[in-house]
Amino acid sequence: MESVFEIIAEPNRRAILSLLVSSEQSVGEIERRLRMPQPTVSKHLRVLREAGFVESTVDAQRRVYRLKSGPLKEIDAWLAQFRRFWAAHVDALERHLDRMDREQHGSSTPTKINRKKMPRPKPRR
Amino acid sequence: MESVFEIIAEPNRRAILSLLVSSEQSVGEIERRLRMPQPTVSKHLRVLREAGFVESTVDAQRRVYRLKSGPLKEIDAWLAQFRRFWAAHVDALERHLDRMDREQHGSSTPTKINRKKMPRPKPRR
DNA sequence: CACGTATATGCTATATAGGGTATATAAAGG
DNA sequence: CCTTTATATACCCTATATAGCATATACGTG
Repeated sequence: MESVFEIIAEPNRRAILSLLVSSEQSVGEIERRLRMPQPTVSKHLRVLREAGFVESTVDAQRRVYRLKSGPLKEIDAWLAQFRRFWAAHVDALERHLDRMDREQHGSSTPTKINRKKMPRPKPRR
Repeated sequence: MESVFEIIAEPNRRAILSLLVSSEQSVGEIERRLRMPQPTVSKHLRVLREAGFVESTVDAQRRVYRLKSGPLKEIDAWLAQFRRFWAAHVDALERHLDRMDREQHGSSTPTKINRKKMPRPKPRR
């Protein structure tokens, strides 16, 4: 469970992150707002903390958690390569290819394409 | 395994996506470039296809896979809320709080903070 | 110091994703 | 047709993340 992507794969954790984006919250507040059992909250917070998504400060018996930007920026950085992609393909080509037979068989079913005879698959070394 | 986040949690799948960002590839090409067993490639491609990350067209015996932007944009959209966050906190406050005792105990260990006596925890409802 | 509140942690059970291997399907070509 | 190439799938196995519950720890207060 090392990568940032595995961390945010969990719905409850994403919920916690989204909650913290507005302002810092104590465990109890998270517990009540998200209606999840306290041990669950604590465990997910632990994962988030160790991954650097959040940090906490102690205030009497309460632990107040707040967001940290590092790991989220990391995800953002990974996405960058794809932004370049969908910027290029301003969807012009995509639409062209899909449109003609969308719903016909969708894209979960491989799309049969008509092609000029292939140059016979070369034996691979 | 419904959410887009769970899909990209898998390292091999992220590798495939990153490979496809340059150009479309057949299963065999992916197999060789990423050095992973063919059934593994096919299985991950299936997951990616059903989640809408990629689409495929048939070309003789080959299946050519290419990237689709939808789900990636969805992730990007989720990240938006946090971009607003880390834009606000231009890290000014953050650095201030961390700096003083970074490495001291890191942020995986809750940071003890000095506080003026709290107004006594109100009984909850 | 006994008690209530707040949070963390230990333990067990369970589901499920992913790897490996073998095999099915399908298309081309001789 | 029989073989080769290309990809998909079925099956089994294992590892591990998460939920649920109980309990420990810690702090503050009367």
